[in-house]
Amino acid sequence: MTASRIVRKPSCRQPRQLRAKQTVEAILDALVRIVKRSGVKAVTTNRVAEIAGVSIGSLYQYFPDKKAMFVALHQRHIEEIDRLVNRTIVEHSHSPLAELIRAVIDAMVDIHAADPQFSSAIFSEIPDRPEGTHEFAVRLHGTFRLALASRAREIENRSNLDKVVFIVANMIDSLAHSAALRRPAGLSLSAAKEESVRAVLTYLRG
Amino acid sequence: MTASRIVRKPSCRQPRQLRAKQTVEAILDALVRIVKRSGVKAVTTNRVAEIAGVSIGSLYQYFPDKKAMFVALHQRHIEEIDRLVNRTIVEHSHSPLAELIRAVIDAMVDIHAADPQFSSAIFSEIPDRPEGTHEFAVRLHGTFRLALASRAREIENRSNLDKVVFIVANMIDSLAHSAALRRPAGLSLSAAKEESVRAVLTYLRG
Amino acid sequence: MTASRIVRKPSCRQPRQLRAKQTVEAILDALVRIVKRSGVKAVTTNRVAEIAGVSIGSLYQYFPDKKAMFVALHQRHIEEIDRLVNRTIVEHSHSPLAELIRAVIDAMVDIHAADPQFSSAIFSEIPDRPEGTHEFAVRLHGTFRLALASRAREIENRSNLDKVVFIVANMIDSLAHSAALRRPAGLSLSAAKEESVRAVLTYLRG
Amino acid sequence: MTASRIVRKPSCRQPRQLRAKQTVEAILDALVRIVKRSGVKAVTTNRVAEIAGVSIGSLYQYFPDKKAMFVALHQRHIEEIDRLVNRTIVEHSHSPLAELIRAVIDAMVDIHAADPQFSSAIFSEIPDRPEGTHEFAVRLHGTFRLALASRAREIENRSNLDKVVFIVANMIDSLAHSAALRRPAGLSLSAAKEESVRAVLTYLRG
DNA sequence: CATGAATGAGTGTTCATTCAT
DNA sequence: AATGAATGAACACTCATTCAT
Repeated sequence: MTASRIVRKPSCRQPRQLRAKQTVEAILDALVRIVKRSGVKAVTTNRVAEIAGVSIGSLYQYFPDKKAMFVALHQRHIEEIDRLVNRTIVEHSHSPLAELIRAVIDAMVDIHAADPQFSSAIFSEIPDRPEGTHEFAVRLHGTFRLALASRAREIENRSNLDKVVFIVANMIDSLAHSAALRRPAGLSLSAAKEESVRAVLTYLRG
Repeated sequence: MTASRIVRKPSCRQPRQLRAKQTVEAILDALVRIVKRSGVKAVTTNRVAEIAGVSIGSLYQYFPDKKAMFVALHQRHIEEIDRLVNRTIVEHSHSPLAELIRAVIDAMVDIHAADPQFSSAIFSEIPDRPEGTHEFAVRLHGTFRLALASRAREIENRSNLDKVVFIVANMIDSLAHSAALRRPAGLSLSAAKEESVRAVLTYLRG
Repeated sequence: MTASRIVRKPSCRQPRQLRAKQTVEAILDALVRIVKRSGVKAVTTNRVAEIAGVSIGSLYQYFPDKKAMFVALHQRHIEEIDRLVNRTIVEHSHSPLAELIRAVIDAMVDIHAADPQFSSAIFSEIPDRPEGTHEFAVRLHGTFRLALASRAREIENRSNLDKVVFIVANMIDSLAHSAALRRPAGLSLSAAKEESVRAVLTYLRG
Repeated sequence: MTASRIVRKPSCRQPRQLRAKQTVEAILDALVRIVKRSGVKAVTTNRVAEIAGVSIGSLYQYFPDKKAMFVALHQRHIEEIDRLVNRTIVEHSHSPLAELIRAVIDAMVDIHAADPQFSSAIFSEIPDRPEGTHEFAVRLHGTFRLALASRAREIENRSNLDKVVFIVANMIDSLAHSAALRRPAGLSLSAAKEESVRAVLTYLRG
């Protein structure tokens, strides 16, 4: 669970009770709101507490310091993406590979489009990667690995699934990101998505 | 030029003279040094000035505020990358496509490996993308466009070069970045690079 | 007793009072432990409660505020010292004066050596001396007065015992303190004690 | 000099210039004022700066943190006392020993009477004795040593001056302190001083 | 009576920026 | 132009105390 990884100091209690969990969520939501509305630089522990409707003291009961808030948010964010991708994969478990890829890219584009530079903003506050740094990569890799393994027949280079997963996970993440946020003028969103799908499929089919 | 885009206030003179340019470079070098050694959070205008061997007042003569320093550094960084990629392309203008791609990915990996998270760190300090936001994408796109145009014969989808450039630029940038920094345990650097090259070539050849 | 002055409601029964006394002692012990281990600055009402194994609410049941804790500790400390000195005096009621003085100074040195700056640390938290400020002086004065009165024959200035007690109490306290904690390099503990004894005796014998 | 020992951080400049020295003095004076008027607990870096008529930023230019302020004040205080005692000794270089002792005790009583618990208050803020901890003892010891050495003829135990200095310095300091602040009811100040002088002289004359 | 989550005023400290010299 | 002392708004974080349960 998100919350269970947050705590370090003994002075920061674990959110055992329902009420406590709600408080933690409220704090994270406030954090998201401020980041989206005014950017990371506008994040102040006091402001977060205020918008969360919590006293600053309570905030520090659950987060040992400012960074811990961002770490927790980062984890929550990753979990959301992973959940979404998983759902998409499950929903398309009987569709052709092409449609699966398209659906996943669609989902990823949606996420990035909803919060331009949100994820990178969060990430920028956690520079000295604590333990599960690659978290994101690792998680998604696992998820993609499962999806691709079940369709090995359709994949050229199936003998070396790890390499394939590395490439595909990266292509999907970065192409979706760029399609949503860094698309050059003159290239429509749907065209960008379509070509991304084509690129991934071409790669998979060798 | 780098410096020529920085200035806003009329009170901040253009670095017309050689000495001024050297000062600006010294400041930017100090900034790089601090970021690499201690992270973005350690960047202080006073510290930059000190390490640059300049008075804080002089620093403000050339940069209206802290952000301007990062914008300038960002531009210098982009220019360096672009220059490097261009050189690589020129050097391989007579090599087969595969070797060109390999050389470019090699170069990009080197850059990222030299300064883990350096570029993202810098970027995180310029959140509200001023004017030339896409700068990076745009620049590289142009460079890659030229390279690919000259080899249209070898490219499947040559009728729609813009799409191709979009995909290839993104693949190279993101795969190089991941190969250098986010590689999963068990995948060697050279293997990651090799598979990246294969992915790009497969895409180009349809 | 210490505890009996703190509590407001004297209208309770035996077992409760016993438990209350134990709680108060536990709190004071925790306070001592923190002061010795980490200094006065580390004393936090919450920390004291935690180490005492009591809820913060309970702590405030027995002590109206943080300062009250220190006042109580101060009193307990004085009582301990007084008890120790008294015991020493009783034990040496038949020894020569010189040995009595030596024994008292030994005892005082031991106390100070056991907890360097402990007493002054506690004292520093009670700046605006509440009621029994001179407590310490007064108590010890009384104790010393008794000891000296019973040996008036051996004292020069016996006609003015109050002055003598004032001087002797101060000499013993300060010399013991300095012998234990502020001894200059080159002066051994035993030498410092011996000379202190000599000083007091010389004074007493005129 | 006081100021020359203050600085540690490179970011805290030495007060080289006259203006800077005045600033440091102003800060220390403000600190004294607050301690005397409202106690150590009332000392706030911002308040000190305000009363000193300096910006908080300037305060931190000269003192790396709050404690450093107290260390500096402590040193200034010690130097003042030492200077006063020295002056007294010089002024009485031709008086009989008895008068010298009386004059020194008078001076010390005056100091303590002027600022009840001032010195202990300051000292309480510097618990983890940095290097020159014994400073006070050491300084006074030196001063007293000189005074006593020049009158060795009048001293019984002159063969072991170090022991004598240890005892005398402590007696004078503690007796003066107690005479001024902890005198029991019924003992006049002048009587306390007189008896203190007698005690010291008796000791010296063996 | 006991508990401990919640409070929030207040603290030490930083650092971008200005401006008199 | 160059300097660097001075500024002070703003921030992260603490902790004595309360009070609903």
